[in-house]
This record gives sequence, structure tokens and C-alpha cells, in this order.
Amino acid sequence: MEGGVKCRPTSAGVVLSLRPAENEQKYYQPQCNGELISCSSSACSVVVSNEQMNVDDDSSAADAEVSTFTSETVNLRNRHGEDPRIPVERPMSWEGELSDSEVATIKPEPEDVADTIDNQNSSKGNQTKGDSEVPQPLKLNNETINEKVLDQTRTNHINAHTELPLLVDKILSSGNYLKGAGPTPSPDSAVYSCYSPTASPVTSRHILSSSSGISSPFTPSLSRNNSDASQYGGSQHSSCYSHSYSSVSVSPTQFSPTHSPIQGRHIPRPGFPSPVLNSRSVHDYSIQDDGGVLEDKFSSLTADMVQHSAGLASPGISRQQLINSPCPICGDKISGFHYGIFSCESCKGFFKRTVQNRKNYVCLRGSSCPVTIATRKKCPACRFDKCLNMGMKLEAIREDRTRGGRSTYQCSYTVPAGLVDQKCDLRQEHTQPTSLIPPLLQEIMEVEHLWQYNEGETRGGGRGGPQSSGGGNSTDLMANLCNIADHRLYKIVKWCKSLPLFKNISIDDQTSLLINAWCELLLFSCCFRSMSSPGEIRVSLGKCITLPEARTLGLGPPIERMLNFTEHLRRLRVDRYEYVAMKVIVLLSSDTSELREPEKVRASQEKALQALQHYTLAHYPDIPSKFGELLLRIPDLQRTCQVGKEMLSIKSKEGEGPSFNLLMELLRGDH
DNA sequence: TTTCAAGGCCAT
DNA sequence: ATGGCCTTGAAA
Repeated sequence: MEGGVKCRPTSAGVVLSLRPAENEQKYYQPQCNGELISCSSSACSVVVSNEQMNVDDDSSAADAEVSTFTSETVNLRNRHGEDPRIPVERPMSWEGELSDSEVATIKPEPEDVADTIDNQNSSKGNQTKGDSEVPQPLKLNNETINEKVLDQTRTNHINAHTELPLLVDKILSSGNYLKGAGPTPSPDSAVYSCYSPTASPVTSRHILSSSSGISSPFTPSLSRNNSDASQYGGSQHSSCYSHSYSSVSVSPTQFSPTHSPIQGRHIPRPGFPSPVLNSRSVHDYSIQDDGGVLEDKFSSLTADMVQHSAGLASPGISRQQLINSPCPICGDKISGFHYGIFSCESCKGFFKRTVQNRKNYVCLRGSSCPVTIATRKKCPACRFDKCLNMGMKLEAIREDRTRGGRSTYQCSYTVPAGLVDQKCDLRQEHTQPTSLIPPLLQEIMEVEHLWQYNEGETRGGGRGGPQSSGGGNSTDLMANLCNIADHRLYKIVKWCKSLPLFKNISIDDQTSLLINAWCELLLFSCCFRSMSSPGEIRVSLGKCITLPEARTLGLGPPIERMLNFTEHLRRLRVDRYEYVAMKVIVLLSSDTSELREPEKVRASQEKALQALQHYTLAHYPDIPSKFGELLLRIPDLQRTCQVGKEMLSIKSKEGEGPSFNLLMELLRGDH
């Protein structure tokens, strides 16, 4: 699959219309994996930061998450089609402060992104930063990691840290992909348009539509528009956003050609949309708690509960009640039904601008910023994410910008969380999912933060962090890789040691398991992180690689496999609980011959398997095969890892994994 | 004719 | 960039 890199014509991407062309309303249509991100193919996807090894998405490293943009990127977009109707736009907008690493790599003066939300604005003008991110020397078991050990890692094991994301990351950083930062970044998020500053978004979209050739394997058929036609006298609107985003936001199981949500909108109550299962799982919210707001989580949870309670929302709730309820995104007053949900005027406008202008915001704070009336301006990335989570439909944005008329995109409706909270008395129900989470899974989730990599930690030890590479020579690169890998390794070891199922396993076996699975774990987290960006692999926070880019770097096969694997994750709508459970299952693969007590490992893995099975059955009763399908992906993962290792042809003297001795030392640290 | 969900305009 | 208000136009 080509990923979201190029947009080729696809049957799914063709605008379907039963109406004469002149009257046709076109909606933005995601080609291949597309939408906002697909544009990145040519340029935008090169979201460059100097973060390394941030194999986990949600980012405890949020404050360090930065995306920058390259001027070449802008130029690339400039090469795209232009629309004379649209005035030349100012150059790409830039937001987002640079982290130390980026500054070190990109420009001389160091900055930090550790400002709190509250002082973001004040810090905009004055880039002076605190040293909250000043790294501390890594400590394990209260002892600073011995330089010797680190040297050993550097000299002997860096090759062993054949972490594809990292390597790709570094390759990107040291090559042409790493560019200077733009002007005045905002502390909240990085934003980059996905179309040429001189090109109309319409034009861009048409380009996408016309050039796309491969559709997502699980792309919902646009035949759903046929049902719209039945409702609207054949008026057809197609949308390209139904993919990428809807691959996440629309459950394939809900997307039945025989069941048009629009029917639900009109049949029970003309002009009144019916609830449809929506978007991203509640778990996306409920678990990403890095600075998240309980209110938001609760809103998401309740909203999701309503969605999962298919159909219980509409009956008994009048349109007026809905309009009188708070906007599900920011809590402001609802002004009407916009893009698939009842929302306020500002969120409507925000969503429209974001999609039409193909903005691609990146949160700098872990994608868990609160979105309220007061804070909605602070992080457009999280606001847009919430728009999608709450059910706004990308396909509701008209590609040709025609005005008036009734929309014919797939209408679905999510009851605003606040309304649910207040009027549907679903409190009891919304607590149910939590209670359905097996305790073991909850315990695993509790230590998940240890997995997350904080870039700032790599700055310690006086050895120079990865950010000091500055895209220098290969020696620098390797040195930095060592440093990063060291720290990443420590993180992983810490995570492993904290796993409830890991504690009753001997240190020797722990070491063997880690050596056996480290690559799969890292790739898995990288792919999981990339679920939200079809066609791209997020090799680190804010840094993506597309298949063509990978090919030019000689990394086509592994990246292609990763993309495929990620597509499967997306198709299966793997949520975070499933993800952490699978990581543990992968880690506890007892088929390594070195295990001294394989039965213990098997027993632990079985517990994890049971927990995952119970979870999937409880949370996705309509997809009884999900558990099995999840497990079926593990061989894929292992093969992907193999390919990555083979491709990179980097093997340590002692094998392909991290040093056994080093691991032993680390593992023994806390024992 | 009315409704209402699109896009547009423009002060901030 | 935001967000309130206006215009548009197909469906009801």
C-alpha cells in the first residue's frame, strides 16, 4: 500500500453524485489514507522535531512535543496546484515552541516548552524559559547510571538498539528532512497547512481526488451516499474525509451499506438525527490522562456510552433540549446542528476553517488539553481532535464550498456529553466500562506511563543529548543514537519491572524476554501511535515518515510493513487497553529457548490473554472475533521487526538485542 | 414559504 | 485565528 503519501484516484475517492455536475456539492474526500494528513505526502508529513525514541504517543513528553515546519515543505506545497480564486495566502502558519532538542538542532538559542497552559500566552512574546526540563542524570535504583555501562551500551549495543523508529528518526533529523524552525511558534501546538499557501484548498482537494489510486483496504464504501440520495432526492455529496479520519472515527461495523445513519436521522423524527456509534473509543480519552481534565474525560465517557448504547439517545430528547444543552466540544451555547453534531457557532467555524484550510495541528502537550470555552483557543489540535471525537464529520465540509441546501453526507448524531450527563441519567452506565476493565489490565495501564519516553531525560549525564547532533556526522549520529537508546532502554526496563505479571519471573527470564521482544514492543508502540495518521509512521512525536520518503531512505520494506500493520490496528480500532495488553502479551512470549521457567512465563501470558479477552468481549460484544484478530496481528509484528532488522543490517556482536549484560544490570537494579 | 445547515464576511 | 452574524439554497 502506498500509504497516505500520494493521493490516487480511487473509487472511494471519486465524488459520487446523482445530480448534474453544476449542482453537485462536493465534500472533501480523503484519498487513500488521507485527509489532512495525506497532504503530508508531499510535504506536510515531514513534521520535524528532534525528539527521539518517543515511542509512545501520548506523551508524558507532551511538553516536549513539538513539530516544526520546513521552508522546503512550504515550497513543496507551493508546487501544487493553485487556485486563482483564492488569494495568495501568507506563508505557512507556524505555531509551537521548540523544545531544547529542536533548538539545539535547528537553531542556536535554546528554548523550552515546559510552560504551563496558563503562562503560554505570556511566554509567547518572551521566549525565556525555565529549566523545568533540565534533565537529571538517569538513575536506576538510586544510583546514577555508571558511565561505564553507558559506554558499554554505546560501544557494544547501539547496534543492538536497532530501533527502526529511532533510526528513521535520526536519518530524518540528519538529512534534508530536518529544517529550520518557523517564526514564532506557539506553545500550544504546531500547525501546518496541508496545502500550498498559494493553492486553494479546493484545488488541493481536487488534486487529491484526481490523483488517488489506492483506497484504504477497509475504506467504507461511499455507497452510503446512495442512502443519502434516497433521502434527499438524489443529491449526492461525497467526502474524502471518510477515510483516514473515519477510519478511526467510524466503526466499520456501524457502516453498513444497508444501514444509513441518515435514516435514523429522519425516520424517527424528521429533521432529527439519530445517534450513531461514533468515532474513537472512549478509551482514547479515558486513558490518556497526561494533564487531561476529568470533565473532558467524563464528557467523552458519557458521550461514548451513549454511542455504545446505540440508539438510546434520541427518544425522549427534543431538538430544543439538545440546543439548550452545552456544546459537547467546549461547553458553549449550541447554535445548531453542524457537521454532524449539535455544537456552538465557534466550534462550527473552527472545524470548518481547520478542514477547509487543511490545517494540521499538533498538540505540544500530550493531546490531552482541556477544551472549554476558556481554553478552546489554546490548543487547536486538541480542539479539533475533540470535534472529531464528538462526532463532527469531515465529510460534511463541502469540497466545492457551495452554499445552501441540505447536506447529504452521512449524518449521525452524538448526544452531547453534557446533555447525557444532565438529562439521560446515564451516570450509572457510564461507569460500567471502567468496571468492565479487568483489574490486571488496569494495573498494566497504571504503569504505562513508565513506557513513555521523555526526551528531556536524554539531556542528562553530560554526554550530550540527541539534540546535540545538529545533523552532524555519522559519529555524532551514532553517539546520539547510543544516548537515546540508552535512555529508551532504561525506560523500557523500568516499565517491564513494574509490570504486575513480570514480578514473579526470574531476572534471568526477564532479561531473556526483554531481549526477545524489545523490537516488537517498540515497533508496536510506534504503529499504535501512528493509528491517527494514516499513510504515515510517526517515528517520534511530531515526526512522521511516509512510504515514498522511506523508500528514498532505503527503508521501504519495513515502513511498508509498519504501515500495513498500522492499518490493521486502525481497522480493528485497537484501543489503548488492548494496546497495553498486547504489549505485555508480546513481551511474555514464552517461546524463547533461553527461559529457565517457561511455565511461569506462560502462566503470566495466559493471565494477560485472559484479561484482554475479557476486555474485548465486554467492550466490543458486537465484535466477538476481535480478541482473535488482535492476536493474529502479533506474527505480523514479529515479521515486521525481522524485516526492519534485516533492512538495516545492523547487528550487534552479541546478537540483535540489547546487551544481555546491560539488561541484567538494569534489571537487577531494583532487586 | 419555512427550515436549517452549509459557506462567507468581517470586526476583533 | 477567532467567532458572531449574514447569505444561500435544497428539502420539507
